[in-house]
Amino acid sequence: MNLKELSQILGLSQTTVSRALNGYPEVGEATRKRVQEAAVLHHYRPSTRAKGLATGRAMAIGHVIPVSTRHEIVNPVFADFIAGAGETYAAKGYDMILSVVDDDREARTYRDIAAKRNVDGIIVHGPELNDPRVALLTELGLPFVVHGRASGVALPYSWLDVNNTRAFRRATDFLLDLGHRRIALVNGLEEMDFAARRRRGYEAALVARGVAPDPALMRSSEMTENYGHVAAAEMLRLPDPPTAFLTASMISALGVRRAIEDAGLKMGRDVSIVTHDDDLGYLRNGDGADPIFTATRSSVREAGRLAAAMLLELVVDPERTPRSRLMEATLVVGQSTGPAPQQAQAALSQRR
Amino acid sequence: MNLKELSQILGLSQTTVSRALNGYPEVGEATRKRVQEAAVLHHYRPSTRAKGLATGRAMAIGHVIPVSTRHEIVNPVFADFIAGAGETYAAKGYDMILSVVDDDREARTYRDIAAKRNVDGIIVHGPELNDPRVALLTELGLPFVVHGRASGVALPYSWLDVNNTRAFRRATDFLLDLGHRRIALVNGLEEMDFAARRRRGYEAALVARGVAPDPALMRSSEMTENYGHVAAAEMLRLPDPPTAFLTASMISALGVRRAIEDAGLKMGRDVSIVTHDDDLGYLRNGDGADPIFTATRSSVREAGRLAAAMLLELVVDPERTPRSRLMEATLVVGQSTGPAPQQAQAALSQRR
DNA sequence: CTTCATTGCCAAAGCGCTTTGGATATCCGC
DNA sequence: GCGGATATCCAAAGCGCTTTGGCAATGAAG
Repeated sequence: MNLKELSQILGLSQTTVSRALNGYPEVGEATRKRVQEAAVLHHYRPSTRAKGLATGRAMAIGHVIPVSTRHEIVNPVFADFIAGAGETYAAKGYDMILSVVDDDREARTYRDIAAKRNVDGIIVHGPELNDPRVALLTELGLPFVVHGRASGVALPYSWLDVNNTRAFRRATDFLLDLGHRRIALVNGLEEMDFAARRRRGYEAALVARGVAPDPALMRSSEMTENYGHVAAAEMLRLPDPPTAFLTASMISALGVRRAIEDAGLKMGRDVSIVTHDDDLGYLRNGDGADPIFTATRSSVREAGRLAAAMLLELVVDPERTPRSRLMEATLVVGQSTGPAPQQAQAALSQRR
Repeated sequence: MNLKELSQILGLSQTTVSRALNGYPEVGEATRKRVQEAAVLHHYRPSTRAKGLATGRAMAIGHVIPVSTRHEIVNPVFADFIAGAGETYAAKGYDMILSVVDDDREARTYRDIAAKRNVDGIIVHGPELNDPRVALLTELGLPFVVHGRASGVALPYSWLDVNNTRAFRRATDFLLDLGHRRIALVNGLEEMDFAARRRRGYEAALVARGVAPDPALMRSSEMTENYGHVAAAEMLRLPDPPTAFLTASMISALGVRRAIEDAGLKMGRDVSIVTHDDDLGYLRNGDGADPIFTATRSSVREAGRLAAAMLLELVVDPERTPRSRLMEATLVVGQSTGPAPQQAQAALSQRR
């Protein structure tokens, strides 16, 4: 069923039918109603391709997911982010086009996407420090929003990010307040902008309290369960082991917890953990009041919704100046943190 | 840069340029080369929309991800499956269009997709028992491949699935061989076809050995960490607790392990776990030789690659009869299983 | 009873590509 | 030197939609 057929059935011109369906004022209300009913009856939906050709709008947004052996495995946060973005797109009638791309061919992919003109805008995932994609996309003139930021990039661009620095600074402060001084950072890959920022927040908090950051207590890698386990196990074997861990994701936190228990210690009593929690659907940090992990929490699904909405605004009005949005993470206290053991003992001995 | 401009630059007709680029024989080799070079030089890529309109092919595949409050949260396996499928699409020049859809509007969504004609085929995710989508898509005449199967559907259709029944039967047999008799099943949602099959495999193995399945040892829910924890914790408090757990995913296995340790027991010695392992990128079951969990393993990423390839064959040749592919899971032995405690004791006493 | 907006509708052009159905030029054997 | 392949290239139609520019008919105003 296409426009031509539908208009023949109705005994109207294609013009009128098209206008009736698209809400233009120059068709009579009676006719409009008749047209709309016929459209529903015959399951008429305009062809995206033809509509796109005629209007110059693709009504689709592209997401380019970098994937390589080097890093950025298929990150579980993508699933939630995309689910959030998908909600926004669905509400506004946009499609979402996903490209999983080997990241050494990423530049070419963006060029191709721009030339093929099958998306109206792009969400950039996983920005790195000095990420070249910002300049590339600006040059290509394709509207885009970065999920995260690209430190070191001078050009103005639109982004939506969590305040990672502040979140990790607060988390570190929280541990310091509990008396911890040996605080380990089990970070994500520090080429990634978000991980670099988290480290900065962590270090700033330590320095502000006069605690020297110890390179032996900092790791950076892909955020897997196994990585958390290995990293924590190694650090716990140090002569002066950490009494607290700051981890970059729930998954690596699970690994850290396992290492703590393997060492015969108890999480929350002997060793504390604060993790970042993206509030993923399938990996909830406990249900409700008493979370398993003390965490800096920020919903990545909500981030997806908002980033998509920002991008659609940009698509509708390309003259608009770049927009940005900084989401704050909330620090929720769970069962994984407690006073530093030394301090607990000191408190005990004071009472005696 | 479009065809018209490019052909003007070259002093050729659009026809010739189009044919040269698409490999038709009726253009001279010299001209073809000249055209190809100019295309590269000017970054020419044909507009997907226009090409699609002219050819009637969208060069895109749709993935409809059901998402609702009821069930099927944004499942982490989607990310890996889609990454695999994306590889195939990229290699063949197809785009991937994702629709996240509230599942009470799913039928409507499929109808819309068919009417909008912006995909050449669809991958169906998360089939349930008697899934109505098979009939709907068959009626719509849209090529599709189901990831999984839909028990109870009589129509022929194309699918790719893991042999879940066999995998869980083997896993159960393995535990029975180790002397376990109280074997719990921490299953996924049993409306889902894969979960129903797993249960059947589990029950069949028990019955074949004369062990009566005990409803108190079977749970079914969304496969989260928390669910695994709660379910296992409850069962371990039973008067006659299980000595082994069969879980449906790595994530719920992590929860089960936590419950075991919370109870002061040791995994692999006091209580065994066998889990299904989708071989997800960010949740590896140990690196290399000695996996954490004994598991039935099958790569969902590979499934994505294969399902996509099957669908593309179907798209190219719609007359082709439905194809299917059953992948076998391998049973890998890790640190999470050991002989049933009673039997271990019996063995010890025999030695004395 | 004209005149002139206004309302309601339509024919046709155009979006960027593929493809049909020639047209022209070249080359072959006889 | 001629008919007929053969090799190259082209003009124009068509894919399904939107949108420009008109055209009748209607009703209000003069």
